[in-house]
Amino acid sequence: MAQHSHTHVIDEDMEAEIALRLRKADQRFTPARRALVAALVAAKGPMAIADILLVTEKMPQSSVYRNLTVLESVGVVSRLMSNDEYGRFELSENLIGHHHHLICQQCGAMSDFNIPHDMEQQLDSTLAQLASANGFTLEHHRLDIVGKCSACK
Amino acid sequence: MAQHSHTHVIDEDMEAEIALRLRKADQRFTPARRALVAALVAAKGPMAIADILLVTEKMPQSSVYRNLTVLESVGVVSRLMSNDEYGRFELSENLIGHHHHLICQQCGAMSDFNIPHDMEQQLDSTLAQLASANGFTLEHHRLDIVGKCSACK
DNA sequence: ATGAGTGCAAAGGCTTTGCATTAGG
DNA sequence: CCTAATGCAAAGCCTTTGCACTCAT
Repeated sequence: MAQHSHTHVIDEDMEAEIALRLRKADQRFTPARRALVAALVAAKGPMAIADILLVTEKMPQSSVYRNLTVLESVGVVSRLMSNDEYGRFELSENLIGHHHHLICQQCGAMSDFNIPHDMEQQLDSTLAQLASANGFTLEHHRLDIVGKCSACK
Repeated sequence: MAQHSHTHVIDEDMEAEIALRLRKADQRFTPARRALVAALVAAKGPMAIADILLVTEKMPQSSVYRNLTVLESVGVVSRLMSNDEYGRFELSENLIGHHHHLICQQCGAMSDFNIPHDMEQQLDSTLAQLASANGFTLEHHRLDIVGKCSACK
């Protein structure tokens, strides 16, 4: 499992793993997809489409959307929602590690953070019990801090 | 603070409190708004617009949207996002109490649950520290269980 | 009477899709 | 060659807005 920090580490292992997952689905690791992965690797949190378009200037919106959908379908990226209605994308947790998000309720931006291991484990076991008590099959949990980022306050 | 259970308790205090908040904003507690509040009170979790329209059959979509916006602006309801891109509405936590959500990743439905008080407090203090350590002003937190509801599995 | 509330329809804005063209294996 | 991938434009879909009408104070 990759270690998580403020920006993500792009290493050959990850590169190879991504290529493998695409290949398994008969998909290619094209320049456009590399650019998208690179953008997400460089980010310190999930990116909105608008953010991505700023970084991948030449790429048409439809290509961004379609390639992110492909990358999501092969488990390379995850699509998640912030407080606003725009979808955001990040590298899958199985590539960059489990983490949580700071959500700015003003601008909707998300950035990553971690909680202590012991609290994470305590949370996991408690939530597992609560899920089954509610007839729910737990897949994972989501813990966000909602507030104002330094830029917005 | 109201006690939270599977469905919410509609009592006169809450009724009066809602009326008060509307009045303060020069807004009226109209039949349409009462119907919306009633729908949310009866629900066991946040409702999507589609859900609300099923319950408030005669109400035009625009009235649903507009009245929910008003109710949100006076702090009676909260708008939040599930895993899908459709906004969901629930009564504000200051009316029904702090709680968390089970999110079905298949149908997007949300239902409420609670965690033990001591864990909640532990979480609160840890997140407060982490927020400030990240230059963030913590407003509140969000903890969801993501998985499959009994209907979808 | 005066401003809030309502209803219908049209407009917005993000996202998806169709289709013809290009390119990689 | 053959299928995936791309690009542009058009269509979709939830949500918001404009505007005239109604209603409560």
